[in-house]
Amino acid sequence: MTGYYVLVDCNNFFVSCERVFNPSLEGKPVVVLSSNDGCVVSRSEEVKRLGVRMGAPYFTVRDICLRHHVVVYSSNYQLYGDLSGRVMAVLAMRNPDLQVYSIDEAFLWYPPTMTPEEVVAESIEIRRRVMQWVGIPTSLGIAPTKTLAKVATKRAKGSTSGVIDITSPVVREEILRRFPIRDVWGVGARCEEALHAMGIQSAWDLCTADPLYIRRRLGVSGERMVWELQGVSCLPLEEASPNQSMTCSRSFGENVACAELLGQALSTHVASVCERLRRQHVCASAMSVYLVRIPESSDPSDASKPKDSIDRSRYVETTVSFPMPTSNTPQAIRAAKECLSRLFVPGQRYKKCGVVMIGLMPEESVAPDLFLSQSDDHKTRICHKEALFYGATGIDRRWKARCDLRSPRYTTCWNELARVR
DNA sequence: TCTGGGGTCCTAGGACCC
DNA sequence: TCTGGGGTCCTAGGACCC
Repeated sequence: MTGYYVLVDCNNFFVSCERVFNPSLEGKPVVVLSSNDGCVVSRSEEVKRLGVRMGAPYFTVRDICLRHHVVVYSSNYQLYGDLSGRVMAVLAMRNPDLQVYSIDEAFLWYPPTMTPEEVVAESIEIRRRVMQWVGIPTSLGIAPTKTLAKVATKRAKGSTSGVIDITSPVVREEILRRFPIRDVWGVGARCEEALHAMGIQSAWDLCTADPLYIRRRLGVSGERMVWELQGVSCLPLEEASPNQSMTCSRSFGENVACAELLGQALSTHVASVCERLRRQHVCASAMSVYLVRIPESSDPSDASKPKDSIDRSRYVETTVSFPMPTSNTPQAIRAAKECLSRLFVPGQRYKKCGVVMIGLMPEESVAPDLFLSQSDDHKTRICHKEALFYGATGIDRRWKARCDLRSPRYTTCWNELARVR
């Protein structure tokens, strides 16, 4: 598909959300932590300049944060999700050819009948409106492919206008030559290593490599990167597609060795994921339940492991199929407890648990009479999170994650609304 | 002492079939 | 007694993304 891809990327999104409701944070160093206050997931420019890395475990940067009076927040996903929806609504109003790519990014597509100047003008207008109507600063990159739009957006960060157009091949070469290979969309740690071994250091090196050679070394995703960098679009705008799986998992605030508490945590995760299933009008055919044991005290291999690799030796999992695809909370809780009894080892301590709903299908494709005959279904529908929760999810909640530093849920919680004095 | 959570896609290998 | 080649489907694991 020829034409223009425009990537709209919210700057330091979570930090910017906090600033919308607390303007005094403007110009101050701010970070937002992941759930359980584990690591840094969003940093203001001031914090980036202090050398605090994305994803750094909080305890490793706490000192520097204290020293520089960094304002620290726990994650407030309800707030971020709500503001994300507002940003996307502004974009959709401007251009219905949009793909929401993540909580803080969306691709827009414009037809080749437009001139680059027109697309730039439109991008500047979009940026202005998102700022004025939602209060979130953005960066926009314009290019003939999604991968190049990613490059452009990265360059747009920190530029004065916030909009960069790299449709011209001359401008593009100039930028790609100075663009590290690791920053190309789709190049992770392993891929970077392989590319370096081939003598490829910059995005330009990859752009000018032989696609077939790259395919043999890196598979189809590698080949696609080459074409995309050359300006040949291989990744079209995607329709919003229903999820293939849905999961809910949390690390515990403190380690758990008690089957009952594990059951409560799992029940809470099941209730939450079932609510999401129903909201999206889908049912799950099966469910996986897993527990993660705490690491042994002396495990030297730890540091060398890539972050995303799952250590199977600490991870136990079991799967159940439902007789009929379902989104019914009580039924899923019963199944989860059954799974737990299979997995649980007395005396073993655990640090995390989770559920994964798989084989998702639309509600209407599940035989409707059977669906309605589920006696608990009505109860399920009136169950509102926090107002009325399942007994199985427990009262004491000792397993709950830490989030001591969370800001108020200004937009989604009645008793946490912003007050004007 | 303390290192998140929720996803997708691709590939290799095994089981099975003809 | 001998033991091909090609296809499909499924799954686990790896890699990557934000």
